Amino acid sequence: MAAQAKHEYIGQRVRELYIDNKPAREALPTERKLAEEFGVTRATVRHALGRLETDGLVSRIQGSGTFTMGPTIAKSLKLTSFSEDIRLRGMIPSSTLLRSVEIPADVNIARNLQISPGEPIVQLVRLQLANAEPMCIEVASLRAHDVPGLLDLDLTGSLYDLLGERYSLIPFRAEQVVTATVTTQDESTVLRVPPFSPALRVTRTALDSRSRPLEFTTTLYRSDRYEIRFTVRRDS
Amino acid sequence: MAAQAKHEYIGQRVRELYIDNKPAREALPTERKLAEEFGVTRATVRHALGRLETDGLVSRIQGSGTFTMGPTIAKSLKLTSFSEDIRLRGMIPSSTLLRSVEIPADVNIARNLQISPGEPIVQLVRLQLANAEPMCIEVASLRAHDVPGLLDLDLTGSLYDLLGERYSLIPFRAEQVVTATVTTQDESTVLRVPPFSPALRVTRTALDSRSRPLEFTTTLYRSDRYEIRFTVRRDS
DNA sequence: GAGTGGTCTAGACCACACT
DNA sequence: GTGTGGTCTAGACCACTCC
Repeated sequence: MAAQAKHEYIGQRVRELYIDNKPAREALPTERKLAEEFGVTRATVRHALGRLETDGLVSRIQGSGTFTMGPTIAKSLKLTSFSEDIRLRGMIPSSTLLRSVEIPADVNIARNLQISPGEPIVQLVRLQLANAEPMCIEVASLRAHDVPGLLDLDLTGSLYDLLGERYSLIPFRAEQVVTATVTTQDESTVLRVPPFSPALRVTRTALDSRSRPLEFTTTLYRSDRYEIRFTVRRDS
Repeated sequence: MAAQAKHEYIGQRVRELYIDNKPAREALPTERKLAEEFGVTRATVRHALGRLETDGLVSRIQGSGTFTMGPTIAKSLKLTSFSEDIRLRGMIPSSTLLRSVEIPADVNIARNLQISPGEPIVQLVRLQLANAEPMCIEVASLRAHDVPGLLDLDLTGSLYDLLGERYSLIPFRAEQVVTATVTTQDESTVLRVPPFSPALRVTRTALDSRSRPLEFTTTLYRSDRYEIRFTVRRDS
């Protein structure tokens, strides 16, 4: 089991050998050399390099070569939980459960979860912290039928881990919307910022590989501590 | 000339024939059928479908088939100019030049353009409109040596078109940072919003294919009219 | 079991960069 | 010209889904 595809293995090894801890603009071995080194065809090497390219780790220039991008601050966007996100930023995540209830879905949540208004949902409101400092308030809503017994579990860790391990719900992609807002009095108190501070509001609908909505989350980030970084490309 | 790769052509045709104006979850022909239909090998079809998949137009499920995603609101992020962005949102872009000057670079701009502080830059401040309504204030800075004579041109259109056509400067990727803020008095007047309204601040460093910085831009968006939408994926 | 997408091989030729 | 990445062919087998 867990047989790893060659292109995945090659991607990891190339990363270890030629990318990690290297300065930017360093040339990698040519595709033909890598193919020989790993005993595969060039197509397989290209598959691996293609992945590294879309991940923003290398840049390929026709006629010239493949080059490291250096420790770019901004990776391309991935679907991550708060815990993973914060760890990637080099901080320690933790969490306080502010509320956990089963309630009927309102119109907005029902639309995003593709259920009927009034159907039962489980809603978790958590204060997420990074290095023990408040970072954001997260309101997560899930179909109650998808997650029986969720409210009895420890909800201060990674929600995605829980969904995968206990309910076999694996998020595959998510649609996100980012807007700017200011905090209310209540939100300010919880986040420990002055009232009406600027904040980023991110709403996310997480879907499984069949495009079925698993989770609808609204997150309110302190804008003095959190920013969204990403790389955009012209073609790719 | 302008010879088009087969996989590009196939991607376009497949889109026209099987994706555009179709509901979500419609099955496409199998890869083998498409290969036959277009007279190419399966590898070429897969190349085309892979592109459509990362563009968020189709979803591929092993053992099952390839399916339309339907008219997803949020495409994955692309590097676009304001004009392109607004047109994609179905509105008509226009622009007012508020200021255009050649000045010495301050520390922040110099760092982002990878030049020394004090070196000459050209700076354009533009009010960007969508359907004749103010949408954002854009402050673009470029190395003065890269764009001789830029200040004498018509600067109300697409800056990227101008850079490409007149100076052969082609942005390839950009690093973007999104934060939340509130508008100042001056900004509020120009954007025609109440003072201290929430706003999205997007800073962008555009780079060419060799990772040389071409442009550093700070854009302040009205948050009542503008939101950032995108899709994130777990793997890909 | 039949059919789908996923991986991989072993070649070939093309487009482009560098010298 | 030489060497690079980009495209493409013609096959094969594997992993998975669905009936």
